[in-house]
Amino acid sequence: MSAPFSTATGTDVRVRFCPSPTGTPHVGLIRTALFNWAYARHTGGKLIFRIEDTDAARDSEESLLQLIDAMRWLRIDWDEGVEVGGPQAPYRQSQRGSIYADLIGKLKAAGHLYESYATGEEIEARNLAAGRDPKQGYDNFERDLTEEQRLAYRAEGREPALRLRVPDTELSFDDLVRGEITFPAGSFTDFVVVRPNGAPLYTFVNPVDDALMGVTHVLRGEDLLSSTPRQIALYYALIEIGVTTFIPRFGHLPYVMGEGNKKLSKRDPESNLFHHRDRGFIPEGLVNYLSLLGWSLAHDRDVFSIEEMVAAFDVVDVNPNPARFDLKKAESINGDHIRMLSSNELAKRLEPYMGNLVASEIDRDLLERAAPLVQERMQLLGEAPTLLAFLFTPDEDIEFDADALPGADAALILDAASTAIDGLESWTHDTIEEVLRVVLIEGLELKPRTAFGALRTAISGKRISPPLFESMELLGKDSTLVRIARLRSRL
RNA sequence: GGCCCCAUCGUAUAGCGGCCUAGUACGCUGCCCUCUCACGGCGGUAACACCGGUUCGAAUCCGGUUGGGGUCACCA
Repeated sequence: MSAPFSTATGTDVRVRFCPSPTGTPHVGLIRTALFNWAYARHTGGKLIFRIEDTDAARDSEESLLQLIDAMRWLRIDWDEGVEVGGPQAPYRQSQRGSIYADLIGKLKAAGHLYESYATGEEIEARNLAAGRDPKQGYDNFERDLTEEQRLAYRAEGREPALRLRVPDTELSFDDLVRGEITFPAGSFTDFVVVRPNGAPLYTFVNPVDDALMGVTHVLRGEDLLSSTPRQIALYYALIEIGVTTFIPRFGHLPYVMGEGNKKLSKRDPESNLFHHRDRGFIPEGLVNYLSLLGWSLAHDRDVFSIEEMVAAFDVVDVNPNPARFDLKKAESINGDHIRMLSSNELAKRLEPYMGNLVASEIDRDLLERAAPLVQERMQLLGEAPTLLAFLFTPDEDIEFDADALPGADAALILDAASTAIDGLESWTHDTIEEVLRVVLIEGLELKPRTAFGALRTAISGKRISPPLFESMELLGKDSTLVRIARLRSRL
């Protein structure tokens, strides 16, 4: 059977992202959104954002909001769909009932759909009785039920589900990422598309909406690969009743794996997109990393902008094998992107992560001046509070970490430094460094590491801190002296 | 079990018959820079699952084996 697959290219491309709002956004799901978006933007086509909320028991409004939040955060925009509308509105399947009812009627009248009364147990029993594997599934035995048989079932109080009559031939399609795939005749059977209560299932509404919305390229997770022949079968039926004229091209994206050899599970915190945002991933970094899961820009570059990705992206370049989510690499790339931010921009992004450390206009100003000090010391914005807290803490509240406490000989260092600093006219990191080097390194012949280590503890309370002299400059002379005196009194 | 997909350093990938004694990045690691930590620079570590075949020549093409994954729902 030859299939009229879409030949759309360039601005005729129409892709879609159609999640079910169940639970918090998963990185694999978002990677799918990203690839669809990148393909649309690369080709100049359109991205449709549709919500598949046909499972009232599992769907939630909160999840929908989170999905939208995730898209906006990552700057994945869409041309038609929820919130923005479009010619095929509404874009939530829970609001498209009458559209489906109409099509169900037409498909049934044309003989593509038929009534099925069998329960799961009965189907399994049939397989067993016929000596087949009980897991083999439905064997299409109700295709030609007589009127009497139907009446008999109804007399038992049973209501029928509706199944699609699939072709008895093999079905092939040319997958955009995997190439030619053929399913032999008999490897897919008539499947339920409408529940006995009349509610259509995903297996029905997904291809139907794709057809109605003119989707030309279906880029989705590998888990849907096996259901593709059934969807193509539905397309044949839709084409025959005049709903559409073509079948979309399919591209099945590889899984995003977690540790070991299993899919990144929803239970795993690393699967949660917002977990990464909370820890301080920036959109540029996360998008960059996510795009590397199954795709690459060039053989020698893996840090790039979203614009560069869009310019280069094509689904046919996507790698078919599963990719492991490597947090270390993700963080490294995020760090690179943090370094590419302007310091003002960094300060702005840092603020939400500073908690109540930054509360006033003065604090904000200080944060802006401190941002360059930590820019190359972070992979995640969430690391900032630990690094910078001492700048926003009153002198008397600085606590000295045990592992940062200098030896008793530090008294000499602190006293000398205090005197030297006290006499300083000009307060910049250069003048501070100059005088301290003269007094401590040349004068007392101390090792820089020793001399400055004690001062580091005095002003930050820690063994590790942003650059010392810059920190002192930000703190101011008074505060610096107070902190040195405080540590001195502890020795 | 039937059907389908997948197979290059620990990880992500480059490679689409000769440029491969297999490149890059993360990780790990040595050195340098250095007031700590970073950043940066220079090195090191480590892979074509296996067996056949095609070919003058295979990581690349074909077949098989093995291993992994998915799917066979009135979930999506």
